[in-house]
Amino acid sequence: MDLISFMKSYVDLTPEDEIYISQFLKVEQYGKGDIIRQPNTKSKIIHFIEQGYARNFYEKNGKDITYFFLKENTFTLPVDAVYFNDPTKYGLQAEEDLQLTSFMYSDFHRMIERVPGILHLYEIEMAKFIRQLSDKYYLIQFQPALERYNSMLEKYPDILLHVSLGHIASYLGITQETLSRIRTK
Amino acid sequence: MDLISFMKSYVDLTPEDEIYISQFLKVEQYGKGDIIRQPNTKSKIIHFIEQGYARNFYEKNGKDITYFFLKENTFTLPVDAVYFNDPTKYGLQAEEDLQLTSFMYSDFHRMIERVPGILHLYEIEMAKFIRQLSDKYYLIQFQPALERYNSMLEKYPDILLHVSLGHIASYLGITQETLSRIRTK
DNA sequence: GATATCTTTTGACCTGGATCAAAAAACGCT
DNA sequence: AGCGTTTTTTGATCCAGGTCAAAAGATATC
Repeated sequence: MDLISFMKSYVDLTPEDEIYISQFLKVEQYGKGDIIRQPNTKSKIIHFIEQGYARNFYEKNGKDITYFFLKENTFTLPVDAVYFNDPTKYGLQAEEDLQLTSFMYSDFHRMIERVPGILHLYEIEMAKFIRQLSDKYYLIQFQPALERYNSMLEKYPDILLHVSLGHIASYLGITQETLSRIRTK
Repeated sequence: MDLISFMKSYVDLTPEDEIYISQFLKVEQYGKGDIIRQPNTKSKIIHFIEQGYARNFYEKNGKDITYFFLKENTFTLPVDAVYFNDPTKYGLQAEEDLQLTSFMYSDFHRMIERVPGILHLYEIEMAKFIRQLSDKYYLIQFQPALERYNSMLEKYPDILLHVSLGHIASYLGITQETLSRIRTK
């Protein structure tokens, strides 16, 4: 779904609103494995994923670790950079061929000034993100590896179809080898 | 700091605005250990902590686990209940004598209608929360126990002064015994 | 200020999952 | 189809931190 249609499922937009908003948006295509945003940058760009899966990742002791998976119809932005002007440690990478709409956070606030309802949409999207982050946290705080994997199977079975097992392992806070052993059961 | 003063540090409020907002607010006092919200409820109340420290907690296999610490001048609300009408697993408890201001999420939106700037304040508070949650997540995804504790010492030394070690251990995703052993170094 | 309760520390033991290494399988690419 | 690259599996070893149990220290209560 494109961003304008997504917005229209929450708030009414006049044709003029659409034109106004569109001027700030840039539709982009990426291929599997492409880096959309490098880690440790201060980019203040918001991405809306229209098609395909992506992930946030960071590097720790030379290891690539997945922080979050992003599916279609979700927003992603580097909170550290946008709100606190600090570099984010999280990069953004396409897990498969990807189409997304990008826009500056500052322009986003112009859209909100014109169509205040968008801020409410944004509030709900932030709430969704917090919820997912909380669930994720709950998962790794005290659950053994098997339960982490089962819980993921149950909650996000779609992700398994779009990303490699190595990425899932680090997302779950376990090694690839452990994940492999768990899966043979 | 009381909530009205806190708001005024972000947005301008006329005396009439203050009166309007105040009608929705309830100031409450709690003693150390008091449960402010039980786990598994659908409460849609937002709390603003004016004085003292609190924590979110949940129960897992008969064990009490700390999910988050809350300090003065922060908001806390059960995201699952407020935004998705699901019960939250997280309860809210006073770590020490506490003063807080409570209000309904629905009334909060009335305040925003009257003073739209409050939504921007709220946006920033949500961003702060996401950031803390991300940091927390980073901490436990692959860090060994010692680094978790050191990182906490560095980032939130104040919390150590207000809560018991058992609560800190579960917050860090380790056992009390391990924390104790780490600290003797 | 003695007793009950809660919190923290110490000790002994054990296990889940990490690490290192290498084989096997899957996936491009020309 | 065949060859290089990446991903996944399998095997052997090891250790950080969990578990259980009990002592020692704090705190609160009458």
